[in-house]
Amino acid sequence: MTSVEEPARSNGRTRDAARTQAEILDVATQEFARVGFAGARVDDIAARTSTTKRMIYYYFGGKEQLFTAVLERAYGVIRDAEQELDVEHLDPVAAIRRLAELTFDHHEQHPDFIRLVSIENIHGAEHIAASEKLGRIGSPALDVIRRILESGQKSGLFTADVDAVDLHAMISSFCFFRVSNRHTFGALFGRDLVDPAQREHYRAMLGDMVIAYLTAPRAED
Amino acid sequence: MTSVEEPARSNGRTRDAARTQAEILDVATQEFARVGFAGARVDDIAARTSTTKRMIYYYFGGKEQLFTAVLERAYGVIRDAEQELDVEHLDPVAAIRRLAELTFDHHEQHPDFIRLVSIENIHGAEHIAASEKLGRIGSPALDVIRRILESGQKSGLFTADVDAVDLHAMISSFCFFRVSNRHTFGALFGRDLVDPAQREHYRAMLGDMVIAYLTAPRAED
DNA sequence: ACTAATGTACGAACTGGTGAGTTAGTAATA
DNA sequence: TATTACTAACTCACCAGTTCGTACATTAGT
Repeated sequence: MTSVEEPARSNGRTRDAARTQAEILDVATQEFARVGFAGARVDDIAARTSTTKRMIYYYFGGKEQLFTAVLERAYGVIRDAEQELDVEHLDPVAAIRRLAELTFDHHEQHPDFIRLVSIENIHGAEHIAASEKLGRIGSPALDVIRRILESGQKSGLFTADVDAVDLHAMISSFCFFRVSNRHTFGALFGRDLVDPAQREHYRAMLGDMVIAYLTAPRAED
Repeated sequence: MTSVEEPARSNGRTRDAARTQAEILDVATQEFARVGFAGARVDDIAARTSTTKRMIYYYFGGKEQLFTAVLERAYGVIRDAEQELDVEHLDPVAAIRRLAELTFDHHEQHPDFIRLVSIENIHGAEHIAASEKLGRIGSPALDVIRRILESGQKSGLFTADVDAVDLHAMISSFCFFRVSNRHTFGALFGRDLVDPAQREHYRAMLGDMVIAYLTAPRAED
C-alpha cells in the first residue's frame, strides 16, 4: 500500500528495443492466429504485452506491417527447421518417408503457423508478395526433396513423374489439411484428425501414400 | 399445372421474401469468402444487394447468423452434388479414381466454398457446431466410398487398411490444399497449383496417388 | 545534454445493431 | 366491387460502442 506516487517502475524492466519487439511479435502471432487479421485488435495485442500500443506503431508502423512481420518471422522458423534436415544418408525410400514424417511432425507442432498461412491465403498472399524478405526465400526442404527424387528416379526405384515442388505439395497438403481443417472435419464427420491416439496411424498413412505413389508400377503406353 | 395463386413476380421489383433472402445470401457468400467473417462489413453486403441492411437483420438476425446461413447453404450445395454421384457401376479401382476426379473438379469449381470452410476453421467450426442443420448432415460421398472400399477390400484388390473417412480425408486434403493454399504456395514456390495448363497433371496425380496407396503390396510382418 | 524508447490521452471514422415509421399485398366484409 | 383491416416487407436515420492511429509528454541510457 505504498500510496506514494511511484514512478512508473512497474517491474524492473530495462529498456530493450529487441526484447520489446520480440514480445510484440509473440503476442501478435498468437492473436492473429487466433482470430485472423481483421479479427485481431491492436489494442488487445498491446494489452497483452508489457508495453503499449504506441510501441507497436513505433516499431512496426501499423497493423498491416505488424502482420507482415509476424509472417516473416513464422516463415523464418520453418526455414530454420528445414535447414536441419538430415535424411540424405538414407536410401531414397527411407529418406522420403523420413522427410514426410518430419513435415508431419512440424505441422502438428506449429498450429499457429498453419493458421497464419490459412489467413494469409484468405488475403491472397498479399503480405508475402509485398515482403522483400519473403519474396525470395528459398526452401531448403525443396532442395532436399529434389536431390532424393533425382537419386531415386535415376536408380529406377521411383517411377512417378513428379518434380520436387509437386511432391512437396502432396506431402504438405496432407499435413496441412489435417491441422487446418481439423475443426470442420471433426464437426462434420465426427473424427478428430489430430487425436493423439490416431497420430501414428496418420503418420504411417502419409508415408505409405507417398512411397506407394513414387514406387507404383507405371502403366506402359 | 398453371397455378393461379402463384405470386406475381415478373420482374425483381415486387416484394418477394424468398428472393430477397436469396439475394442477401448470394452477396453475403461472396463477401464472407472474399474477406472473412470479421473482415466482412454488414453495410457493404447490404449495399451490394437491392435491399437494405435492415432486411439482413429482419431475416437473419445478425452478422453471425447470416454467416451460419451462408455456410448451411454452401454445404447444402456440395451435399446435393454428392447425391448425384454415379460411380458404383465401375470396378473399385475405376470407381475410386472417378470419385477422386469428381472431388477434384468440385473443389476447383467452388473456390468460394473452400474459402468459407477455411474461414470457419479459423473460427474453430463454431458456426457448424451451433447449427442444427449442419450438425447431423450426412455425407453421401462417404457412403459411396464406404461401399466401394468394402468391395475392393473384399476382392483383395485394395490392400490398404483405411476406412472411408480416412480415404475421404486423403482425397480432400489434396483437392482442398490445391485451392486453399494456392496463393501462398504460388508466392513461395512460383508455381500456380490451379494453372489450367497443369490441371490434368494434378488430376492424374491425385488419382495415381490414391490408387497406388490402396493397391500397394503390403509388407507382411 | 541529447536521443532513443516509452507512456498517456485523445479523437475521427467506423461498425453492428435498432427504433420508428412507411408501403405493398391480401383477405374478409359490406 | 369497394372498403376496411391487417400483416409482411421494406426504408431511413441514428445510436452506442469500438478501433486504428497520433499528438504530446516523459523517462532512461550514454
